[in-house]
Amino acid sequence: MDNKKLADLLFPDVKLTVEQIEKKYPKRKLKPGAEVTRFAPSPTGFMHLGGFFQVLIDYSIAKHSDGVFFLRIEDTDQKREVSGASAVIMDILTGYGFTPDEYELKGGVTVGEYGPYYQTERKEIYRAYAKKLVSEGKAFPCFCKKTDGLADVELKRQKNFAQGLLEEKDPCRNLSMEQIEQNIKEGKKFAIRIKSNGDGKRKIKFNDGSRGEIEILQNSKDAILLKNDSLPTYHFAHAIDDTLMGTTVVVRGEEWLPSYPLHAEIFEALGFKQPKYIHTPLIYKFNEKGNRRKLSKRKDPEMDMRYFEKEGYDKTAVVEYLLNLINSNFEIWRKNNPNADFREFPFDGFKITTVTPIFDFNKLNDISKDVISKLSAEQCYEYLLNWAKNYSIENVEYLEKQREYVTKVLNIDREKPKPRKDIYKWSMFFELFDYMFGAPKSFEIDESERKNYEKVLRNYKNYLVLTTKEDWFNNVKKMAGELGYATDNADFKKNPNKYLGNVAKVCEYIRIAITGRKNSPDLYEIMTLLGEKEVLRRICAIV
RNA sequence: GGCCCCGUGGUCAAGUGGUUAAGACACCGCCCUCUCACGGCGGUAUCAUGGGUUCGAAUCCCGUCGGGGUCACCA
Repeated sequence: MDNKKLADLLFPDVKLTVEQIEKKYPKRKLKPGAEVTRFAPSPTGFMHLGGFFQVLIDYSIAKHSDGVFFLRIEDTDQKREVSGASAVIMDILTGYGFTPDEYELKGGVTVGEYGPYYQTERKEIYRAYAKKLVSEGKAFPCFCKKTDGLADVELKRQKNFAQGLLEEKDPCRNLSMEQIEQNIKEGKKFAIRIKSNGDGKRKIKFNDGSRGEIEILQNSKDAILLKNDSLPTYHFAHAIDDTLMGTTVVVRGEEWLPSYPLHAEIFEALGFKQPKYIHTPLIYKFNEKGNRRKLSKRKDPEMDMRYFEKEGYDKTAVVEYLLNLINSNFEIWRKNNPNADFREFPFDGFKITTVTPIFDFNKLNDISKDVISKLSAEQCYEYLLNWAKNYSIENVEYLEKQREYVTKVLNIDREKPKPRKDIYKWSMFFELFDYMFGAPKSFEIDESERKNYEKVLRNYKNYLVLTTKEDWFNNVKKMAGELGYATDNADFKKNPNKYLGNVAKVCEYIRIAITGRKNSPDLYEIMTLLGEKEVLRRICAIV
């Protein structure tokens, strides 16, 4: 077989040589130890939580080594491409503060010298390398009928499993030059497969950045390199792009672990050196049976990063939660550095989890409460307004008009040493403080308490004083005593039957009347903000 | 089915041959408190399992079990 002739037959139009290509991608001039990382999503229309997880690691590695973090869009599966998808990804990256050093906006700017950053724009590069491999006898054309879609594949697999065999070497590798010429003449489309040297028995070793040494069976499949539309598969593109673009560390999901041997063989055929790898676990959830299951696009809205924004989660909280999931050292570090930016979290000794974590909203909420409690009322207002502009438009007008009042409401139990921590997403603000913006919800008071409740309210009209917190409370206390409630907690505990209840009970009644709830922040602050007139109005509406 | 990854409380986990097996979230209780919170203190609960090696195993070795991934002209 004349491989050179075969290569020209298959790729008559490819004139670009790999030498010419490689000249355009010189080695990056970076200081020793600098790492180059990349985020390489396919544009499917959303930003995957798992992908974002990897961005955190990519960004950290690059920043802490004075390296480069770039974005490459893997749009080689044209069936799945969703328009505008890469904009969604860029929005999330920049929105969360992980703007890549190099990227390309479709129809817009390109930042960086190692582009194009869209794989479809690199088609000629892949073809040139494919031609080279064919001319060296390391790859061959395959004219078989294309298996299309998961259903086809599933069928093929089941058949193979039933027979206890897996098709390893493709029959097309034995085609004669005459047969190939005939096929080409007939206009048959072809894919390019690697001519695997593997025997399916030998093992190879490699070092995973988070799992250590892994021993795995070498590749023995004649995998597709170039599809019959001349676009590369992930495997081929990974080898070429990450080499040309100078990637030094590849962070990817653990679903890629089994294809490592294939990648090793492709790199070898191409004469390339492989980068370092870090395989990250997928993020899971429990299914109905209590087993772990992968987060799915259809069932789990939280797998799309935009979900968190929509829900009103603070971005910092989301990042901190994920950091916490990646590496529990983060939690200790955060405890010791309560006010540091999460970007300062030292990457050295970063122990990336190898366990498939379960997404835990409890923990996210807790971290979020903490983050939000540290903000000033002014910051809260800005974040809230910003969020409302995108996801709660009906509240924007009010927020803007009543800026001062809203800020004061936000400041209740805030900006003090032990701030209140009960808001974990912006949407809760409107729910939790609804009584500050309109009439309180009606509250079903228990029939047995109704009489006492109303009596307290009727009397309180004469004891309402808002001059100072002390005066306010002394008056509540005074009234409580006169109505038969305990004003001394210790005494109340000793003789609970002597009293109708304690001051706490009286406060509860007033709180219910004012807010329509049994729990709310500091009553005095609420009443002061509402104003005497409004407070009286609310009480009078009941008795 | 083959190959691979993973297995410490409900969740995230510290731990690398000798620990009363940290910590955080959640849950429960108590305390603090003028109410609601915050906070403080305490509690329930974990080394998947069997066999080795060893004076001694969560830790090393082998098997088993369980969960997950992968075996596409998808990434």
